Amino acid sequence: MIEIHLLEQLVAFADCGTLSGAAEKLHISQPALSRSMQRLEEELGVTLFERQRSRLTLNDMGELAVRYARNLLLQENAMIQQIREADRKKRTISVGSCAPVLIPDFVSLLSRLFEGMTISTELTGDPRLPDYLKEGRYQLAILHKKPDEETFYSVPVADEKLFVTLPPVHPLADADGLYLKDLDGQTFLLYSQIGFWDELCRREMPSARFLLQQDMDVLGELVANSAFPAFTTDYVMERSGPVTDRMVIPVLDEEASVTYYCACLKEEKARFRPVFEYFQSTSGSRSRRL
Amino acid sequence: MIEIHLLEQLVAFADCGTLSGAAEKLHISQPALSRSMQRLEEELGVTLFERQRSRLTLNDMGELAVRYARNLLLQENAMIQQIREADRKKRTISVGSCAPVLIPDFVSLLSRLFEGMTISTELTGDPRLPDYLKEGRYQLAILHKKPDEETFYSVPVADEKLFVTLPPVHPLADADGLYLKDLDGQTFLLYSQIGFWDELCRREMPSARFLLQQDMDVLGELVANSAFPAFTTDYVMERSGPVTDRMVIPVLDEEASVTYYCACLKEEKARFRPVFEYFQSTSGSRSRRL
DNA sequence: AGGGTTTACGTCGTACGTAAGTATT
DNA sequence: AATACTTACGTACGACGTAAACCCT
Repeated sequence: MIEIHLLEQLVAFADCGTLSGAAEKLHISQPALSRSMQRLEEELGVTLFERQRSRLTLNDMGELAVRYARNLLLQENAMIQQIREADRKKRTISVGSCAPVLIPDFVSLLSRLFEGMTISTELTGDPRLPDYLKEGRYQLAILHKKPDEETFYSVPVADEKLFVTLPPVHPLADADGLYLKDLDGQTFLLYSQIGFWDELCRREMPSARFLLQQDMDVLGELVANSAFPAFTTDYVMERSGPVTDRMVIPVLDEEASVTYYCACLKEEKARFRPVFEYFQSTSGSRSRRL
Repeated sequence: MIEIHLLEQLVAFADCGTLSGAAEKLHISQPALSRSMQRLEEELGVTLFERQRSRLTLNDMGELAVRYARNLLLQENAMIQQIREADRKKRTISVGSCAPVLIPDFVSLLSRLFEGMTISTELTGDPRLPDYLKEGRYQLAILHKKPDEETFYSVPVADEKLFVTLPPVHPLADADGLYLKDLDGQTFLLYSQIGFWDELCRREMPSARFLLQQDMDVLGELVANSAFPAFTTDYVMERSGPVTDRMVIPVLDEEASVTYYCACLKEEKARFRPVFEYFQSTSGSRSRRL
């Protein structure tokens, strides 16, 4: 049996070409390295070096051994990295969400239910989210449509309804309800991280222009101090308070009212049972709010 | 960096299922193994075991680590074996010969010229001997035909001429010379290790029968005390003395007179120069005898 | 109670560094 | 003289074994 550190030292020598240099790189004394190489030869039962009294060089077997050693060290490192990575993955729950609003509460729920786990969330408007869930990139997903029941297990977790907010002076400010296409061509203030809503807006209002803002608070201020139309949802208003100085008009498009589902692979249903139980126990009572 | 012996211990535990069992197998104490496994976890930064106070079992990461460790141990062993094998090969000269008679003298010549080397010889009647030489199975070959000059370097080393020996009462005993086909259908005493001659005999005398004998001395006695035709060569007679009480008749087939060549791959010509020089210096003078 | 694991402690081996020796440039 | 490797020697860290405590079946 040959220990890894001997191979590491051999490779260091191969890289430096001299014992003293390699010893320095390895932070050991040069005689120690000299003895290590002797021991390596002894354990292999093979001479690896040409000894010219004052110069040590690898012979053919030495070169061969170095190639093998390099490979083995790479393998060893790969092993360590992959075990660590697998361990890290094992203790993090990765969540993909199509909508931003649910994320904070969902994370706090998961943290409570899976103590010690790292919760990693990703917001995406990508309609392939179910595919990613299937591929293992996420263990849980928040979707705005009920996914394929053959593959996934899912429960509804919340409803959300889209509203447009207009300054009172806006020509459409008196409407009881609006379709998105009625608003096409205008310029909107829009939160930049809106997940799947993005796709809906751009599809129904291809000529509209969007002023994107990353910071929710800043966006609120802009909305308060400008005449641009903007969006909000019942969910948002319930948590952040009503919008002031604006008319809040329901969006009538069918897709503007969504039910969010929490989904996982069927095989993982048992693992995430506490999550689903939580939503089943609260469903109806608070109209599916987290 | 994780040392090999830790991985070996991990695998031993995986095989035994219990620390005490594995410790016994490894010839170390059980507490030592316990500490080793703790250190392994520490160095990986990952827990590998479920600890139920009185029972230690691998968890998922442990199983994964075991798989990687098994692989790495196999690789390490392969490395050691292959380095040793390469070293052994490096210090042995492997010779393939189509004829038995030259082998002893050739071995003694090589031993003299390449001190410290192991000489390994193999007698074969296989006509693919040049291919084997090309593939590296042999470094030198004794052939009965000059091989392809594109690939091989070769020099003639000896001549050999086939004779048939017949008891004086044999109907053909008075011939000055015979073709093999004249002898077809008879039963011969034959040395079993005759390399390429075998092929010639069976081709030219498809109906002949051969009584094979492995031991040269025993064969000689049988020849002396029976009436079966047998073969000899000038080379053999020169070294073992003439055959008594028998008529020694030249075989006239063209293939019954051969010149042996010593060959190596062109690239190896320099390495074996002393061998070729020896034959070039003695050629002619002693009619190419070793 | 017995088998299995971990913790504690004392010992021995071994791998290291320092120092000296030898050879090469 | 300087550089590079080996040999010699003393030391110190670490891995081991023994002993004991702990825990579960």
